[in-house]
Amino acid sequence: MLKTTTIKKSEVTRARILDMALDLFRRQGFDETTMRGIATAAGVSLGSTYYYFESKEDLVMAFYERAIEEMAPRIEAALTGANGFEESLRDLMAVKFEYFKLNRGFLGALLRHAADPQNRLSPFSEATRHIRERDQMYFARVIAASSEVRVTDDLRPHLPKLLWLYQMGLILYWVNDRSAGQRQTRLLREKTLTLVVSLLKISRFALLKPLRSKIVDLIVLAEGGQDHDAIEQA
Amino acid sequence: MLKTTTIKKSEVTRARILDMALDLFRRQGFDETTMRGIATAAGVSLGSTYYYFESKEDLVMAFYERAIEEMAPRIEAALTGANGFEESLRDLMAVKFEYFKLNRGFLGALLRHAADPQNRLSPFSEATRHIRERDQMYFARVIAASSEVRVTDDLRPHLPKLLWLYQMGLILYWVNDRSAGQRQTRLLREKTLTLVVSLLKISRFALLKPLRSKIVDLIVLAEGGQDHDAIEQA
DNA sequence: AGAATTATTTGAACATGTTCAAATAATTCT
DNA sequence: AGAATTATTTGAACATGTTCAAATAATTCT
Repeated sequence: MLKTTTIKKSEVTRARILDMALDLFRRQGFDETTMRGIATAAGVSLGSTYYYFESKEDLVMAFYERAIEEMAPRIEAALTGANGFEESLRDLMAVKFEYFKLNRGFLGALLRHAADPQNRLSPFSEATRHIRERDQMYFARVIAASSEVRVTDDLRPHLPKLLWLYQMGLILYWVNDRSAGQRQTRLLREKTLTLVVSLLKISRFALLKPLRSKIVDLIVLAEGGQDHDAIEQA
Repeated sequence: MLKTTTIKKSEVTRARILDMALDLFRRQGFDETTMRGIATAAGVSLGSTYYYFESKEDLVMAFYERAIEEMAPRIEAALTGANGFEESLRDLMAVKFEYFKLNRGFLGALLRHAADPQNRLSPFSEATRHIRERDQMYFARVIAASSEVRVTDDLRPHLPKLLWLYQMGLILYWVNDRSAGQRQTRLLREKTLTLVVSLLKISRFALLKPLRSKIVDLIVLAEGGQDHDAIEQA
């Protein structure tokens, strides 16, 4: 019992630090929030903050982790509730936009590192691989469940990654979208979704076989580089 | 004469600081190079470094400026020497890869901010707008000079931006490409170039009109957001 | 229970980008 | 030329992320 109490206590402290950190990040932005400010808000010393979180970035990773946990049931509900490929895809992505709505500014502060796979916070980093792969599985499920949109065998294995990439593009556009209420992104989401579905539908046409093959080759080539890196690094 | 001497002296100092900075950036990386190290290498005080350059980032901006100046004549030569659309495009991009070859690691340190248009160093920032636009003009010239690849009126005005974006994608892939000698990027460059040219050629087909229209709409929408931002900011 | 070990907390110290007031050097004005 | 102004240089000081040794608290071992 003593043990559990202690573990609980430190977990409470950890959670308090994280909560305060996220609150400050949201309210005053990532850069404007100092580790000292977080420590003070959480009622601990600066050193304690570093005892629980390796770095400021680490607090963000914890936010990511929390986000995927909290979104999981909502995504399940969305996938269950939606009818057809397009709607499933739309609803799946809508969960993310909805969830991150309150953290949009803060999310933007993180995604500025998106183009740097070396940065832990990048959605393309090794550190976020498990999140990325978990997320791509949702897309795989949407594809697997669909009877209308059936793509050819050569393209199918790449589709989850491609759709995830498409989603990342939208999110990246969104966090940087300064139009009122992000209506620009709203429009883009709707229009690109239609286009993506159309493209997938026509991707089966025999006439497009040569083009499709070239594209698949490119995907393999581009991904190959990434995978190769990962293997080299490991 | 006194005036010119003085101006020269300060310009020499400025150049020395920049040279030392770039040298250190290349040799030990951007993050590993300190402003104090730069000052010492240049034989001035820390304060002087800040007298000439607003910030560490500013040194990078100066590198960009120098790069476009030095690449300009090489690009002219490439555009003059190349035959046809594909070759012009290939050679135009080759100048950049060739020029940045020695600075690849360092360039990577800058392009990690690529996804953040708020960051001055991002190729999408306000601060780099003039560089971006100047670069896009080269693409416009390639397009204008081509008689083989003629795209429809609706697409044409967007082509310089699109091709520039394509180039940025390749460069971004390149700086993060850890394959030996970046052969991965080498392959991607060749294969995507062929594909791009093919796509542009078939983009004229009447059958593809509806699809093309949708895509152009999307481009306008996505760009519209950017332009709107720029106007709001100004 | 008391010793040994492990977990947690603390604040000082460090590294580094940046700012700033003061000093010095150069230039311009009269 | 000498005063006034402007340009350049300097190093101390600051802010902030991070490290670290020492202190304290909790837990485990015997």
